[in-house]
Amino acid sequence: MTQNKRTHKRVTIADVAREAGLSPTTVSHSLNGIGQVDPRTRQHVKDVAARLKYRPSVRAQRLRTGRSNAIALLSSMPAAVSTGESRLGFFTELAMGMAGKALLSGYVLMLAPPMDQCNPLALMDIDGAILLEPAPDDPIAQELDERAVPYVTVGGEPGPDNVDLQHAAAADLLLQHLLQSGARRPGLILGGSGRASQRNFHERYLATAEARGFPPVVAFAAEEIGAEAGRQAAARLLAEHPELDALCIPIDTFASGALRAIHDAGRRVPDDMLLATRHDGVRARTCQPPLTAVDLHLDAVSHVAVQRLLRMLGREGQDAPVDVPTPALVARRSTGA
Amino acid sequence: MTQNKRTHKRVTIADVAREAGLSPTTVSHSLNGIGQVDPRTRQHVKDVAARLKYRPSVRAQRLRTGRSNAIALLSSMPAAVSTGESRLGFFTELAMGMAGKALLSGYVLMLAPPMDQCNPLALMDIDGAILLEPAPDDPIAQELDERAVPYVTVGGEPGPDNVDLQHAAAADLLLQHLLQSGARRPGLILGGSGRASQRNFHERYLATAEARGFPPVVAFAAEEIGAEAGRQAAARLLAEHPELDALCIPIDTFASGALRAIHDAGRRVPDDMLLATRHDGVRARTCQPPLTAVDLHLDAVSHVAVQRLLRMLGREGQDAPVDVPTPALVARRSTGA
DNA sequence: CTGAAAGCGCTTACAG
DNA sequence: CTGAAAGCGCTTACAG
Repeated sequence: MTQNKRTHKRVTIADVAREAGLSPTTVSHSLNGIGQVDPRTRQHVKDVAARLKYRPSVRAQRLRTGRSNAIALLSSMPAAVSTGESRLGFFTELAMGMAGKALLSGYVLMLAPPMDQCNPLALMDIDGAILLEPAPDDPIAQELDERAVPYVTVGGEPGPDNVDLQHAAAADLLLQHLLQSGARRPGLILGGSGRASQRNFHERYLATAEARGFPPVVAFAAEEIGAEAGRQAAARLLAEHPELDALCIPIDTFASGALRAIHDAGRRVPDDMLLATRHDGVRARTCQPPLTAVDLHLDAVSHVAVQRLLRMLGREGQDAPVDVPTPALVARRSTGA
Repeated sequence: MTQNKRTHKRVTIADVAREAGLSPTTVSHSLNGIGQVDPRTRQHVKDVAARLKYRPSVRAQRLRTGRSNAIALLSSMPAAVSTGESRLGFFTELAMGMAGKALLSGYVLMLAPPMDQCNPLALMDIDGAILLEPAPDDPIAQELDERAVPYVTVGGEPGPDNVDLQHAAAADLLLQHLLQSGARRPGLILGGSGRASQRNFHERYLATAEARGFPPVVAFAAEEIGAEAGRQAAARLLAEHPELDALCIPIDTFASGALRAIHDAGRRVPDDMLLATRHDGVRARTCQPPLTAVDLHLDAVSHVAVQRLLRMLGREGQDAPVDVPTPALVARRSTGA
């Protein structure tokens, strides 16, 4: 009776119906716990289905119901930047968090690493999407609109369908902390991608410089290169501006490279130079000395993003709406803590 | 003429056929570049489809063709271990690599973070799967078998459908390197999950101890806890075995914790104690001093895993089969490099 | 409480 | 070169 795998024909709802002496309708109702079915009939159907090892076809369910119970995580960053060392931790931490949250609501997560060549959207059967740090006039956002795929953004332009990453608040937190820790001439090193995060840090930095009366010193580094780009940018800054006594470097990979440049220049953290980064991830914790950073509550961010998207899809969450807490400073040795 | 989004009815192949004055068959053939269609007809169909913004329904295609062009990355680790700090980098590095490779062949990747509660397989419409480090008699492997889902394993039991992670070779590489770097009494700290990786390191360590005539000293730490577990295990080992002059710690998170324990014990790396870990990831590179590690060629591993799975699915790769290179030692300051 | 029938939107033999 | 029809495997009004 054992079917050869090559000959293996799928067990369908019709097979179960035939075997149970009932109609597909009743089988469907029984298995899905809907409609009015005699309890004994229902149990009988379940027994037969189990005996035949019946597994409903997700494909057919999706076509018929019009829902796929799948969502995608998309990023519009150029592939080199997004999968580059400097952002991998950020992206994947959100991805894992979202995959977990989604699953708890019966949704699976598709991963669409940014590929410059092919278009993942044409291959994906999804009900909605989460778009990470979209640019203004983002091409992926446009295509989602064209396809009428509902989506929320994370770290995008403010709005009801955006989950704020609170970059400005994080920037203020770090800059104030540096100044309170004794910095008089803090410098800034940014990535070149021009996303909201970088823009916000830039703005807040300039505003703080003006308010506190120190001359702004800003350098840019290429995000796709990683630590070495950060090292070079920091080396340049140290050479040209020996008066700097602190560096705010939102991208942790750059901060780790800068640490080396500072060391190479014969200066020490935190004695001669304070250093702070944004994302409190593996890097910030592992660096020597460990880096002062900001807890952005990425787990809460993924939770909120998924929850808001599901709400948009009509899956009114029975669970209470979650809020993303205000970013919290994590003071470490790199700023004298 | 603009459709309200709430009223928005999907444009189907029938709509295109009607508008073009042709049959669905011809539209399908034209758009998919198959069959015998008059070139002008074909172009006309394409024009009409573009004008109507027709997007084929992936759902319907999947049901009809029996293929979903989707694969899943599964892990059977308990959730706490697999998403725990100590393995996150490993899992996500493979995931991103696979997602990219798959996309190049027209496949999308579903992420199934290990959830103890729900069963992602029932929700996923996939043609095949990649199972990460399965245990013997792995429940997920069993369910894949039951559902007749083709799959390859990564770092599982040796066999044609397994992509070897070459743990034994990596272990030998590290142990030989430690001994050559002057270690006389190397100790070992392992995770408690009992996976092939840990078993292999244990075996090779014991064999090396016997061959070289040093007494084996092994400690275990809980993988779901992370760096702190590594620190405690190392602290214990240092206290009980002050004669140890090197530590081999395959899990990088533990190694980073051990670094702190060594420091707290008033000893220095590499002067008083050599230290080496396995995965050459962010941690190994960021630690101070940077850790000697092994390049496992995870990018090649993901490539091979995807390629082998697609071959299994009958997608004979036109691209040449890739091989996973032998693990390569990356000597760093933690062993005196 | 149960069932016959339609239909989700495609692709694929098959006929012309 | 083109088209009518079947069918992938479900769910859902609707009728009884």
